[in-house]
Amino acid sequence: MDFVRSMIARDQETGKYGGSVVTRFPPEPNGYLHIGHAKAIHLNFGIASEHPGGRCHLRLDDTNPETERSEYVEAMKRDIRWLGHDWGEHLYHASDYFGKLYEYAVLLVRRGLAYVDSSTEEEIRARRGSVTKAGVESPWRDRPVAENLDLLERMRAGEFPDGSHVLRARIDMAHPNMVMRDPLLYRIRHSTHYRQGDGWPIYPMYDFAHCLSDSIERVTHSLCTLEFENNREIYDWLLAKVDAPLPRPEQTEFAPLVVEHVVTSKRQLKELVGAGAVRGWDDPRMPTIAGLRRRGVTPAAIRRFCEMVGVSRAHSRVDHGKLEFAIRDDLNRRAPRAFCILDPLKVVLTDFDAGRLVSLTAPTMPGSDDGTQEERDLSLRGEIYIERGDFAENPPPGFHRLRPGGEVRLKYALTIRCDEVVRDGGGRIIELRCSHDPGTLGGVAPKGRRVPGTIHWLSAADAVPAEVRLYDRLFAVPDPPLDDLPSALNPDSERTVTGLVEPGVAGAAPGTHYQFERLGYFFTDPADSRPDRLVFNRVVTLRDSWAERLRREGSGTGRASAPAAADPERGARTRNVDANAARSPEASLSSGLERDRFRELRSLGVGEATAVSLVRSQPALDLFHQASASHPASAGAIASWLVNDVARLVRRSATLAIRRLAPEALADLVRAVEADDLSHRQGRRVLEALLEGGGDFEEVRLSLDLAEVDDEETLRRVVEGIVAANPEKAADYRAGRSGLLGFFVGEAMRATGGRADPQAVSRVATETLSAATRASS
RNA sequence: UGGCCCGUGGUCUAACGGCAGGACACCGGUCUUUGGAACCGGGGGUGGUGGUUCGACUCCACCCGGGCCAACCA
Repeated sequence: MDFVRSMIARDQETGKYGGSVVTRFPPEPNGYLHIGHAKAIHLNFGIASEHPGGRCHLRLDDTNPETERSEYVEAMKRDIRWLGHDWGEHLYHASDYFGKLYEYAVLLVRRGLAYVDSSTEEEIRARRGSVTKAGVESPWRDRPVAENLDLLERMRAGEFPDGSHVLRARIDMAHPNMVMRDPLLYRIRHSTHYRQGDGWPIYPMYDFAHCLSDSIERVTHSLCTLEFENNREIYDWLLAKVDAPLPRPEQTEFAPLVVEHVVTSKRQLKELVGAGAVRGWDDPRMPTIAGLRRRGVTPAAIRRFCEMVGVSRAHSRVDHGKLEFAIRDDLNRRAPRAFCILDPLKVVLTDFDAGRLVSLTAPTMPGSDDGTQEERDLSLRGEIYIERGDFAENPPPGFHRLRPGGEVRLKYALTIRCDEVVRDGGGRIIELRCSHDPGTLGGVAPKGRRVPGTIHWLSAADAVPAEVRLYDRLFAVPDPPLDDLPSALNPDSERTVTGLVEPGVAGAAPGTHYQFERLGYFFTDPADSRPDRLVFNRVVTLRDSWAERLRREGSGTGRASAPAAADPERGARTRNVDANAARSPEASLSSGLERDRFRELRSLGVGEATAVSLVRSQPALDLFHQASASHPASAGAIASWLVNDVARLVRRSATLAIRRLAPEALADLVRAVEADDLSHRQGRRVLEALLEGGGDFEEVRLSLDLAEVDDEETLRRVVEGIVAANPEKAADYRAGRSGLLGFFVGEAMRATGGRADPQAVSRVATETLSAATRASS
C-alpha cells in the first residue's frame, strides 16, 4: 500500500473525518489531459472507490478566464470516462464558487487579514525579496479596514482597470516561505470567462480558491503533486483564518509521473502542436490521453502502468519500457492475430503448379487452449510475399530465417528452401525462387525434421494493401531539454509504409486491435481508417530479443557496457566518501556561543554527536542542566536520552511536550535504566507517559504495569515455542543467516506483549538456537 | 546567509525499531509453428560517516547528492 492510502487508512481508524473519504481531481481546463494526469485520476478516483461511501469530485479549476475553454472541459470529461471513472453527480466548477469566495475575501478584509494593494506588478515583485532576502512591506499594507472594504467592493463592481489593484493576504513579508509573503488573493481581469461570461471583473488566485473550494465541497483528502508542497502552508492558513468548518481538508503531495522520452508540461505540449511537430493533441505520438487512445493504448494498460509505478514522495523517472510492458501485457490477451507484411519481398514457389490453391487455417489466439480455439482462413498459392528482413544473403551468426540454400517454415503452411536469388539491374533483390517440402503441409514438420525458423507470409493474390504508421518514441533522449525540444525530436518517430495484410483483416472497423504476428500490436486509426481503406497505427512492437542482440553486438558494446554506463554515477558516490567523512559534526556549529556550550557539554561527559544536537535546542539544554546537576555521573546518558528519545517522541506526536517533563523525573528515569532497574525499552514507555502527562518517575512507572519478564526459564520456553513453530527459519539461522536472530527476538517480544527484557531474550535465543544445533548435529 | 521536501539493485516501489521483498529491465534454462507468450532459475540494493538501541532502511546529528519556491498561472 502506498503512503497516501496508508494515511487515509489511519484517518479512518482514528475517525478523523467521521469515516468519510472525499477526494477530488481538479484540472484547469486549459489543455488536454495526459499520462501524468492519469496517475492522479487513478489515485483520486481509485481511493474513493476503495472506501464505502467514498467519492471523488471532478472539479474544473477554472479561475483564469484567459486560458480556459469549454472545449477542454468536454475533452477532459471524455478522457476521464474513457479511463474508466465516473464522478456521478459530483461535477463542480471553481468558478461556480466565485460568490462564496468573494464573501470569504470580505471576511478576511474585515478581520484585518487582507488588504488592497495598489502597487504595480513590478513594485510587488520587487518588494517580494528573494529566497535569501526578506521582502519589504507594501506602502498600502496598513490601509484602514473600511478603505480596503470600499476598494474591494469597487474592484468587484468593475470600477478599476486591470492591474490597478490586487487583494493580498496580510501575513509576513519576511516569511522564509515565499508563498507566505502576502500572497495575492484576487486580481482584476476584465475578461470574458467561458462559463461566467462577464459577470466577474475580478478573479481569485489558485492559493485562495483551491483550499476554499476543497472546503466548500467538504473534501477530506486533497491530493496534489510535489510542486505544491510550499503552498500547503497558505492552504492551512486560509482555512484557519476564515474559520472553515471542521474537519478541514488536508493537502498531501505525491511525486508527479515522469516518463523517460516523454514530456508532459502543458506548455511544451502546446508548443509541439503549434510548431507542427505533431499533427495535433491526439497525434498517436502525444502523451495525451487522446493521443494514447488514438494510438491504440487501452485504458486497462494505462491503469496497470499507473499501478506498477506506485505513489511515493520520491522524485523519479520511470523507464519507458514499463509502459510498453503494460501495453503488451494487456493487448497480448485481447488482440487477435493476423499476418501483415511491412516490407514485402516476392517469393515464387517454383514447384507449385500454376493456379494451385491450398486452404489453411491458423489460430486467432494461439496459446489459449481452452478448447474454444477460434481460427482464421489462410490461402497459399505459388506466389507469396515474405518480409524482406526475413531473408539474408550473408546472415549474421545466429540468424535462423531464410538464406540462400537454406530452409524456413512459412508459419501454419509449409517449409520452403531458397534456390535462387533474383535481382534487378541495380543489384537489388526483387524475388526469391524457392521449392517446398510437400511433407510439411500445414506447417507440421515430420518427426526428426528440424526447421531453423518460422516466418509469416501472405499469398500475393489474396493480400490486401493497408497504410501502416510505424510509431517510435517522440524524443530521442530520455530527458528532453525543455528549452530546446526540437533538437531532441526523434526524426523517425513516425514512418508510414504501405503494407499488406491478410484478407480476413479487410473491412476491419476503426478502433480494432490486432497483433500482427512477429511485428507488434496494431490498431486501426479511429480517425483515418475506413473498412475499405485501412490505416493502422503501430501501438507497440513485440519484445524482440533478436533485434536487441543485433543492436548490442552491432554497437560493439556487449553486456559489459550496461554496468559501465552506470559507472559515472557510482563513481561519484564513492568519490564523495572522503569528503563526507571529512567534517565533524562540531564544525557545523555556527556561533561562538554554541561552540562554548558544546565544549562545556563535552567536558561534562556528553558524546560529540549528542552534544552538537543538544546545543541547538534551548529547552532540551535547560532540562539537561537541571537534570544532570544533581547526577553528574549520568550526564552523558541524560543528554543521550534527551537527544535520541525525547526529541523523537516530541517530534512524532503533537500531544507530547518536553515542558511537561520534570528534570527530576528524567534523572530518575535515566538512573533507573542505568541501574538495570528496567530496560531501555520500558524506559521509553515511561518517558512517553511523562511527556504526555508529566509527573513523578516512580509514580508513573508504577501506574504503567511494566512488570518485566526476565526469568530465564520462562523466556526459554517462549523461545523454544517460536523455534518449534518456525523450523525452517531456525535452520536458516543455523546455516548462517544470523540476521534472523532479530526475527526470533521480535517474535518473543510480541509473544510476551513487549514485556520481555529484549537483552535477556536475545541471550536466551542465541543459546537455544545453538543448543539445538549441537543436539541436531 | 533562506525555507521546505526527497535519496532502497539499472528503473519504479514495499518492509509497527525485529526475515531487505515485489514489479520492469537484464542473464540463463524449459517449452514453442511468433527470436512473442507461458513456465523455471540467476545476479545485483538501503548515498556516506558517526550516534542511540539487544537489534536501525526506519530514530538522532553531520556530510554528499537531488527537487521545489521570488506569474496579477495552476
